[in-house]
Amino acid sequence: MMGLDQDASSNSGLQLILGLALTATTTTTPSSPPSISNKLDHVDHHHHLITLRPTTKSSYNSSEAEPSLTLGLSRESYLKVPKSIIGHNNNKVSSCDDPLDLSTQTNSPHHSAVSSFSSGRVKRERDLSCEEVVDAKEIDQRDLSCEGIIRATEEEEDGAATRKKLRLTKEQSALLEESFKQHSTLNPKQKQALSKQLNLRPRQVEVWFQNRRARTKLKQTEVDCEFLKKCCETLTDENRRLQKELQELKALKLAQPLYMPMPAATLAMCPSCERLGGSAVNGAGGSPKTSFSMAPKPHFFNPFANPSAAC
DNA sequence: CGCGTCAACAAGCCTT
DNA sequence: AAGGCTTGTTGACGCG
Repeated sequence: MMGLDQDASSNSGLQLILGLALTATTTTTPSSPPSISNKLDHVDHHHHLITLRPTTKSSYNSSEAEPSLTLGLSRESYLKVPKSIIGHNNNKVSSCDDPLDLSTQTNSPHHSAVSSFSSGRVKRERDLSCEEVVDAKEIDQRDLSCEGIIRATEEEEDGAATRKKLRLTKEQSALLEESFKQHSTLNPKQKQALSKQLNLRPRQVEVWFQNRRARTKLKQTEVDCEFLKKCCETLTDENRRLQKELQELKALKLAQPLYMPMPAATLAMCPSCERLGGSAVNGAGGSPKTSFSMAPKPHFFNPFANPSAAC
């Protein structure tokens, strides 16, 4: 039999077939929030482990429920943020009466609440900052300047180069999601348009889409994994049941006189594929193979389009 | 662009 | 209530 004896083999089987199943078993939309029921409780990226267990907790949802944005910085955090970056488009900070408050330099009226702290220490951000700033300035007239970037760089030198993190507003997220639904990748024009619309730098939009794609894929993998686990369980049960049935048939066969025609009442019918079990009819006495193995019809849904291992 | 990873951050839980 | 710890989310980066 196609060994579904399984605990050992099923794992590797899952790994082997997951890729195929990804396209075949999709049940969620790419835009589903990560809080759906089959979510993984923990994905250990460092050890490439996925732990499956039910969970009710979802900080996604809870963050969705956030009033608006938590970008208000503590004084310490604020002080660590390169000034230019704060000035870039983190308008929430404007409520702060800290002397470092640069909000008066930055706000455009429609910037509601956020956002972009960029990594203070990250090379690319620094390297491209002036270029991108110019870009952004053209796009949305934000008050950005290379001067600010330079000041940021100076500030980084004193060691407080911690990566601060932007939180998108609900409006920004919604728009990005909407856009993602329409096309999961962006051409340069779309990227520009979106970044303009969102008051984000094109790079931020690009990164958001990259992350979104990756996480959608991960989510789908999780769902598929869950589905395959269920399939595996079902197959294991089925296999167990059929093995038992086979044993019973063998026992029955031994109890029957060798050439005596089997009364109809004693013919076992495979409950799944609804074929008569007729090893006695086939006459090959002692063969472990039953006629069930020739059944053409898989008796439960199989995502891999293979006939049931049991039949 | 995908992938792996880092790190900031929020929220929940627990202890004091 | 406050503070620490844990866990999940997500913006961002480097590499291939």
